[in-house]
Amino acid sequence: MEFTSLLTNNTAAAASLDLNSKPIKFLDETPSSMKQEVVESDFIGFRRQVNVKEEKGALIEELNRVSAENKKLTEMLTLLCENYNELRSQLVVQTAKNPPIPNDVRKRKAEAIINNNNESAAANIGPSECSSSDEDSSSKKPREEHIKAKITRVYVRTDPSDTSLIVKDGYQWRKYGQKVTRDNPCPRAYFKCSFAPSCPVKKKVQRSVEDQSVVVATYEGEHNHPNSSKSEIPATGTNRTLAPPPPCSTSVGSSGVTTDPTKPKLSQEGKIDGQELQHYLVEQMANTLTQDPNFKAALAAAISGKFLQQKNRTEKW
DNA sequence: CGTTTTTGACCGGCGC
DNA sequence: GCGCCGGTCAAAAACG
Repeated sequence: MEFTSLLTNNTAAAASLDLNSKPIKFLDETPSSMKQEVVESDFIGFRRQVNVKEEKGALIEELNRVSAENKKLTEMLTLLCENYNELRSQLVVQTAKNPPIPNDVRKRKAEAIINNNNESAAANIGPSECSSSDEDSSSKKPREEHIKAKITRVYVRTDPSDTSLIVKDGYQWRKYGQKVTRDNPCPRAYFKCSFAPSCPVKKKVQRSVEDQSVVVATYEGEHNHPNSSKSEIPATGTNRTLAPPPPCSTSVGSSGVTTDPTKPKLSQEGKIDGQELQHYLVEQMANTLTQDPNFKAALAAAISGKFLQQKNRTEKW
């Protein structure tokens, strides 16, 4: 995530809140014209002049206050962005170091060993890769199949109201089971690749415990056939935006574009993800700010200050 | 009518 | 050995 672009946006937004620059300038310009007007007035007008001066002083004071507040808010926003960026980078580092937490506690021990062995491999996937890939040493079936099934996890953000555990990735899948696991109230769906009967790839899809809007798809094995269809490209209607990286994820989620679980994500996806992530973060930032009563109050004060200036201006003309 | 989905039953691994 | 739990099977239902 490029912090600079985000910061640029935010500072631009903060700058747009700087409602005082113009009014100050405006006020600085007004005294000469006002003085002329006052000089031409009679004795009764002199009292009005005193009142206007007092009002002007109060407004300038208010403007200074709002300006200082605005500056403070800008600094806070910058600090917030910096903190966010720092935390995010730390998260990426941590998730790269620590393997994902498997669902099954018992398998955790076994997988921990595997993941430790594949730590470097998983770290090499790249920042835009939303999956953690490792090789299952087939501890469950030590018999004939010593196929080192590649396990890939893909995180997809979907509409929380969308209860169907469908992750469109360009392949045809046949659902062969569904189970409610102990550590997650959301059911886990089991899929097999139905494009080729001999294709050993299986897929497990389950909603994330932490974020119900995030669907976790776990792929096992490698397709022994090309991508089945292009019609499987996800519908644009579903909200397949970027998932904020779940704790167990090494990176952000899939954009929902055709996803080959056996291959690393295309680099162009990373570009798309970056933009979407930026959008997402900006939205999050905006939500956070709009939900902050202090920010609202400051914004209201700034806007009212602006209106006061405007009103003052129109009255003088 | 063929394909896909649903869902309860069953199996096997693992911990106690 | 028993019970728990994840994964799979397969018959029935749903769908196009």
